[in-house]
Amino acid sequence: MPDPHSTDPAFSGLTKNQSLVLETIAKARRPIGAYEILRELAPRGIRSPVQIYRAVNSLIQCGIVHKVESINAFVRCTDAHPHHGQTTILAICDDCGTVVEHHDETVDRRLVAWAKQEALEVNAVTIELKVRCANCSALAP
Amino acid sequence: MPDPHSTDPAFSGLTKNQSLVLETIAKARRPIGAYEILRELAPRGIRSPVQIYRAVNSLIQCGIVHKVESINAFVRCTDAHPHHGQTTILAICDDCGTVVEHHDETVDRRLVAWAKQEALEVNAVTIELKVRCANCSALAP
DNA sequence: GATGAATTGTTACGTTATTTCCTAACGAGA
DNA sequence: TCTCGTTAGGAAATAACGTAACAATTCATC
Ligand SMILES: [Zn+2]
Ligand SMILES: [Zn+2]
Ligand SMILES: [Zn+2]
Ligand SMILES: [Zn+2]
Repeated sequence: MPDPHSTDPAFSGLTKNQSLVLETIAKARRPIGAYEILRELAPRGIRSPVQIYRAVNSLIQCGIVHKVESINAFVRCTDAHPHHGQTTILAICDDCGTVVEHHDETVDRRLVAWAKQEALEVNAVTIELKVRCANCSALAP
Repeated sequence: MPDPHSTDPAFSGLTKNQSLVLETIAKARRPIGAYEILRELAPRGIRSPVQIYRAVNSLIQCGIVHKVESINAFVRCTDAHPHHGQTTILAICDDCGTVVEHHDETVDRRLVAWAKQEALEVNAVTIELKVRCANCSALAP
């Protein structure tokens, strides 16, 4: 597994399919679904969903890509530096799809504290905001 | 649209399909998928996915039901009282599916504050924890 | 070259969600 | 009464999401 934040933007450790998928996700500049990635990469020889999901899951594990659960799509991580176990907060514009990434230690602490109090062992945390971005608000008020 | 917390547990304002779907979700006592609801209700005359999704969406709007985005399933709201614009925090056990519901004003405030700072108009907030519940941890340590 | 691990490819399937088009029922108001 | 808008419901098709199972390939290493 390659280090996502080592050799930006090459990620030379990635396999062929992982590179193709990452490239497609990055180029989209908004969340993109698995089958849209598939369509995009069909001309380059990718034929089946499994290939997409395998690559995407690797990229997510690396932290290079995030899954947007509320819309079942994937987005390139826009963070300059790696997340050290912090929860990624994603705000997705309902209108244009723009994603803004954020972290908040206080939020993390409070969620972890509550989980501990309830004796819950946390495996993953998802925080997502469906929003209208400033741009879209300005365009159509 | 009926008031979800008025006449527990009848929700007499619900339509027939909404009642059927709510009943099925409630009976499941863990998140249940749309098609499982459909299978459950087929004998009672429900034939198509749309009918489930329409009902479920109404119930979500009422606040009677929550969608668990991270597993694409629906769960009965277990809160005694209505949420007043508070974000529902859901913890879902990966092993047994048990859901615990929670609210945290501090978390809400911080998210809203950040959104405001970024000029984002918030439409919805999703906070979900994938966990191992105390029960499951005890059973298989 | 032989061995084994990782990656890739293919088929097939199951699940989740939306779209489209249509009908029925009901109340408001001309 | 007769349109008109609104809401709910129904059916069919299709798109989109996701995984299981197994075969083929590549590649490092012995
Ligand atoms: Zn990130
Ligand atoms: Zn926008
Ligand atoms: Zn609730
Ligand atoms: Zn459990």
